[in-house]
Amino acid sequence: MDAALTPRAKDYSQWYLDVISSAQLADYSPVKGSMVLRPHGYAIWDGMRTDLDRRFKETGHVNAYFPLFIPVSFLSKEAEHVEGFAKECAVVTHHRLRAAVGGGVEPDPASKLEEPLVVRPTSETIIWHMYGQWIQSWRDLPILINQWANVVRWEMKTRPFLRTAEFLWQEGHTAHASRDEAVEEARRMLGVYSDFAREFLAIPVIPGVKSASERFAGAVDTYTIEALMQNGWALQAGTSHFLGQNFAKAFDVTFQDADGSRSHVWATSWGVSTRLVGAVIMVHSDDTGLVLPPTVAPVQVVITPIWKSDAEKESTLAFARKVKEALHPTVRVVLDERDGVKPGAKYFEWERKGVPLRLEIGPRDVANNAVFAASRTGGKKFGMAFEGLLVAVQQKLNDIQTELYDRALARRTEATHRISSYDELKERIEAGGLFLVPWHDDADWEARIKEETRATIRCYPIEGQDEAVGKTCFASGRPATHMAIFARAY
RNA sequence: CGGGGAGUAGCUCAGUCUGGUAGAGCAUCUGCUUUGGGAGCAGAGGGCCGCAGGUUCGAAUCCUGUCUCCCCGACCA
Repeated sequence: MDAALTPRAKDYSQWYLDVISSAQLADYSPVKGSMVLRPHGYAIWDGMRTDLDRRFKETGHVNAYFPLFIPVSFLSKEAEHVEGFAKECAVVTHHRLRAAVGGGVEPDPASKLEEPLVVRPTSETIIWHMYGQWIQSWRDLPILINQWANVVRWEMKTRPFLRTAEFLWQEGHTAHASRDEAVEEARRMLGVYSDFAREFLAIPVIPGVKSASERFAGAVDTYTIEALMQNGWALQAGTSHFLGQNFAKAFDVTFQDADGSRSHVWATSWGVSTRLVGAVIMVHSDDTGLVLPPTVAPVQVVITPIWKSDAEKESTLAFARKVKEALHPTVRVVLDERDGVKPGAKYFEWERKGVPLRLEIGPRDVANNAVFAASRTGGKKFGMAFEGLLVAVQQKLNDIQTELYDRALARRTEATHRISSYDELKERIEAGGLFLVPWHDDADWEARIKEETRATIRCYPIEGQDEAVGKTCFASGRPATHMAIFARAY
């Protein structure tokens, strides 16, 4: 992949696809909507998973694994849930192939399943079936389980990382003795996601509550973190649901309390997916290619040696290896020793792959006992002494991390508009951005606005709801019940 | 699932209208020369023209079906 990328300003969607292919993050598979995660793309997800898993453990959760196949009858037990997922379920109907008449193979009619199996679009049903067997007493609660898994939702329109038929995610499923405890859990995990987005992904997010029409099928309340992409569209980066007693009732999961009374169990579920990789791409990258925050980057520092003669090659490589040793393993560092690839070509290649910091080492640097550095975030190249290099590199990586977050936050601040009339939304929505408005909660108005502007309520932000008091709805003119953020979204 | 565009070498595409031996550039491999921002020369390898039918003496080219990708909508994380 040598050609320059499509610039963001020319075609944002194409730019996004160009970044992915030129950084070798993912590739298309023969099956529509299915995506191959290539090593560099998978490594990014792997890093996220490691960090998230630590945060889940720190908040008292344990991992488990529930099966891929779910009896189709389970999906129908919770009415809203089946309504939400029925249209996008892959269904397994046979368990065997046979040779077909015209060659090839076909499902063997004799192997038709009594009851078809659904490939999980999410695991609430199978998990609550099992919880029903595990929970009898208040002493069995809470259950705080997370699982790392793949799920399948048969999407019509797909986009790498952002929406694919199969994707990787984690889903936490917790069971509690009281409503308050479950709500607190759902809110706590929303906080974990917010912290993770800010600290690890360098993405500022807005924690909020979904409106009824954007809520997860089967939830009482859906919490979300919303992020802003560079084209002015919003992206739901994670969700946490307070499920009330809906699944406990559907699967008849009750417990006996300390006072001898019997009641249904309270539930939450929460998840983030490989969609986060798409969020990182869209928030940080530029027209040169992928840009990764150092925390996320599988390779944080690349060393590119430069030489002319064989003698120079020897001394340069020797010093470059010494530099690598000084950084490894504290810093994830790669030394690009390839011969026959000119330094400039290496620069472009590693820039496309999003490596935050590059150290160039040529004869001059060997003589100076120093390296010449370039940050992926731009700016002039600068020298770094070999003495104290590890600390200086770590500091520089921290600076890059901060710089990326600050840039993203500045872009969001710039693109957040407080407006007070519907006309203004209609005028300005095409340019993108987040529109913060006083709002009277009303599904019909919401549908109308979506129809007319393609903007949806991303959330009712948790912070600043009191601003709505005394204001009138920007659309209907009735007394405002919420502050709402409208935006176009992926 | 509707409207539009596209599938020919690893990649970007020409060739299709008007049927007649499969092409270019880049990439790859080998060798030599190179190396502080995308190297040069010489040679070599590589394609069931997305897939399946049909028309024809003959199909990348015409017809039918189908799959996949991209864009714009409807639906969803």
